[in-house]
Amino acid sequence: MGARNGAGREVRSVNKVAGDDWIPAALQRAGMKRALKAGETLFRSGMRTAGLYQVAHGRVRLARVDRRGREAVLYVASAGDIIAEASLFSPVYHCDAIATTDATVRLYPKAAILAAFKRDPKAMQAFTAMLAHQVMNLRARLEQHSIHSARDRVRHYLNLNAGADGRTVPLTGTLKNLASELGLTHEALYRTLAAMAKAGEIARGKGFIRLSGRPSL
Amino acid sequence: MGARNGAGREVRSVNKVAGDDWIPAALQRAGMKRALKAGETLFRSGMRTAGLYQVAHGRVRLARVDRRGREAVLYVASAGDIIAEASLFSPVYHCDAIATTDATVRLYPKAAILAAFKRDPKAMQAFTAMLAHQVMNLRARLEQHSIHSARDRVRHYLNLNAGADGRTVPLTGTLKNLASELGLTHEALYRTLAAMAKAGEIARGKGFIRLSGRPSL
DNA sequence: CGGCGTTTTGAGAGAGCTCAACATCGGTGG
DNA sequence: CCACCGATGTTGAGCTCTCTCAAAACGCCG
Repeated sequence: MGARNGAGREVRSVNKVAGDDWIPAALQRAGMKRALKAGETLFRSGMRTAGLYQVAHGRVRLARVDRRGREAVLYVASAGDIIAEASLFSPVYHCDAIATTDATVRLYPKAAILAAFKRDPKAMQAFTAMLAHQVMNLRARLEQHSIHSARDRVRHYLNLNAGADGRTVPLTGTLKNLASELGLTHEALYRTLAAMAKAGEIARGKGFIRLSGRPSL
Repeated sequence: MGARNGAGREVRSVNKVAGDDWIPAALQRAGMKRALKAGETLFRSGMRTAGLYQVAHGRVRLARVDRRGREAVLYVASAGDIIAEASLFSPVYHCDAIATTDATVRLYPKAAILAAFKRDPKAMQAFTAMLAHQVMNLRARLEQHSIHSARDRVRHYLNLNAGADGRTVPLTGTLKNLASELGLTHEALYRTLAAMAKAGEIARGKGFIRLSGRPSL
């Protein structure tokens, strides 16, 4: 989990959908950076919504705390992730956001965003489209997690993420990263990949995996 | 997986976010029903997008087919679910939609929706807000699936879905349904609930579960 | 009452998790 | 240049936990 990367370099989650394309240029400049120490609170449930955040580096977890004081994690956001999208349409936050590691986030103020959307409907459309893609992507990942066999789960991932040639899958992060995205331990993933490679089902390369089944059969 | 429902009666997924509130009244009327036989195709990857669909009853699966002809399921939609939201912003579909059971869907034509959004920005905002909530909800479920212990996963679910009193969790569907949403077999869920009840952690009632831990501790 | 699906309990086996040790790679500093 | 260090990558062995298969009780509806 707490996977800081080797040299502090941050790698985007493998399946990240949110490009920054949806952010109107005017907003880019309105984004205000804020640094968080590990354990520091970004916002709490019930606080007035300031806007939505984008994690620049580090990890921020969204959680809800029940009355027994136990914390239920809703989501762990890492570099590139947008959190509190729904805050645009709500007066208060509905969960807590706490930095899990030292982190920096960029705040896009609600008022600025909504104003930009009003000025430029295209911007809102881009935002909506981005959300729609995220929904798709998240659904796919959820479906993935319902597959119990590690091998089938990896197959599912590879098939969905094959590049244009239908055979080559780029690996954008570390395998450990991929493992946690797939909901597997890294050991299980290593073993599965090794087995698939030995069986000739895949070929592994630096930064990619190639499906070796005949593509047109 | 293929959890068909008992008597053909359809139960909405427990965690369904999509109310119909986002649908402008004018659109409600524009919705065109279509009946599908089990196995029938609603749309295929590459087809021009007609609009988005809402499943009225039955099940429709979204899948992508790789070049080896194998199908990778992206999502299984059931009553109430909206599919192909992203089609609003794309000229062609990017996956196949096939009825898994006999089903009926309602088509909301793209042009009508976009027109409604242009006429009434509030409508688009409602749609966007709905998507944002779905993203939140899906992320939470994804997090849930990353918990390996059945008991902890159930706890997570109960904590997140506790009602206003923080203790009572309504059960909207069957337990079997809940099991598949949690990514557990129904047997595992039954056993886990039984164990938790025996341990005094929860009390079970008809249509609800009550967390029996002292709420303020 | 009889059929059907859900709910429940049992027993067994397999798969992934856990713990552990080691290899590898890239960056750092003496 | 090489030793060191931290993190990733890899492999091994045992164990727990869930899944699978099976069977039975319960509840609902015609």
